[in-house]
Amino acid sequence: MSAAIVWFRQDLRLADNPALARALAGCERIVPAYIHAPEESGAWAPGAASRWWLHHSLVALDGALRALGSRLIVRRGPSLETLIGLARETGATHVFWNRLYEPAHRGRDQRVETGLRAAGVQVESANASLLFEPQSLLKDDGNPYQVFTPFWRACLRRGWPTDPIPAPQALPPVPQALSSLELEELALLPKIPWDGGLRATWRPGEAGAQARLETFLDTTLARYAEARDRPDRAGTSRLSPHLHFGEIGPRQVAAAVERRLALDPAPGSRAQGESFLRQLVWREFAHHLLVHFPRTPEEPLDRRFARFPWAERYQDALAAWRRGRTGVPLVDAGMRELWATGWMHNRARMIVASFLTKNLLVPWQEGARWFWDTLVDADLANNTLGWQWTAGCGADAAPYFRVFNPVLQGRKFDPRGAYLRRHLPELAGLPDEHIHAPWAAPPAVLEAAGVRLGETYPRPLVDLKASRERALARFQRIKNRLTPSP
DNA sequence: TGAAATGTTGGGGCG
DNA sequence: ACGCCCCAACATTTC
Repeated sequence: MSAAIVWFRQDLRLADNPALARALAGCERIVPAYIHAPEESGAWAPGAASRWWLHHSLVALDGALRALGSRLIVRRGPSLETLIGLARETGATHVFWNRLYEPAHRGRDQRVETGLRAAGVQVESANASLLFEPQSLLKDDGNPYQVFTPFWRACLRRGWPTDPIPAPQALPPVPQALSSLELEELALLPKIPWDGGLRATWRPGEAGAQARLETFLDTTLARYAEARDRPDRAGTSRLSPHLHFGEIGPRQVAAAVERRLALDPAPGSRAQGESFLRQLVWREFAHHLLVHFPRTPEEPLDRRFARFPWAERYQDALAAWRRGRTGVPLVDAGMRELWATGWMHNRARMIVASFLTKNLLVPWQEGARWFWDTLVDADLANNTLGWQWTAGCGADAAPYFRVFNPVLQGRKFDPRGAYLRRHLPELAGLPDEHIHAPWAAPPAVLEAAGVRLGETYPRPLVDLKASRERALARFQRIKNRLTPSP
């Protein structure tokens, strides 16, 4: 009677979980395990918001396992030694897992695989978190795609993987005697209770992910293409943290969208669905790029940017940005949404990132690190792609001269200022036409709204026009430096 | 998945 | 009626 360990990591679900399915198909006894070893993630161990999510997601996974007659065994320590120990305790002959794509995890998993084999344990890994394996989706010349549109077309040509694996109906029990830590012992939850906003916003776990997907399909998909750019509306899927922790997989999401489109013959619904699937493929693109360019979390893909003249002293500006005190309302609203909920609308992410790297000239790595600590959906591939894209140094990046103007972006995508008022109560009394640029409002308007610049709300840290021109001039320097003179 | 500067066009006011 | 100018609206170019 054979036993298998299913090693859960960022695949915290029972449905469409190929490692679990393979274990069930081949072995009679199953030991679901989670091993806490943050030091094995190197510099990119989960941040505080991610740890909050992880705790609740593991609680949910344990509950789902118990409902099927099993439970989650939680251990702490080096993964290899812990797995070998667990195999000895349980008589497991196999370990199954779903692959990870972060550089530190790939190296670690390789060493674990070698070590387990040497210890006489069989290993099998599977793909749960991507639509396509990175090595299987390359250009005709064998090199990775670095431009999104051809990558997207290649995905369309290949077609979405079909038929996600159903969740098991029952699981074999885990021996009573097998010891497990309490999840609280991992100390993932914050010591001071700053997580009220997260709690009010999110429902971590597989059931929460499925509920979110259903809500999205029912209420949001039909107008996704237009509404997704509006931070004042609930126009996005909000699936990102669920996808990051693998509470739902991209195959399930794509299949559910396709099913919904097949049921909805309304003209234009295909375009709406495609607009959303494009975003899912951006996630895919980011993961493939991280596999092919594993140093990009730290270093610009475009080597010219290694010598970019960032600001020499930027600690004060960075601190103001982090706390949502830059004096530019759309930037501050985004940063405060992040702090309060662990999430930020994607358009706001682009705008705050553009402001940090271009208007304030702070290195993109500083912004990436803050996002890493504060986002519940912090994902090394997506975070790296997003920051390098905005800074202009990544794959298929925004051209360096593309500087977002937070005032114009606000008037376009938050015309009534609803997003600003939600996150900046001190500006809520300003009329729509002045709320995006309070520094330009007539004194009487400020007075009437109870806004005193420099007291109740900061004056802007930089002048938008002047700082934009300064950024363009600096980008010109690195551009010139590498362009051979005529 | 920009913004600003510059160029072009065409309607209307006016002599 | 006609040419001229102004300038908003739109298009193109440049950063």
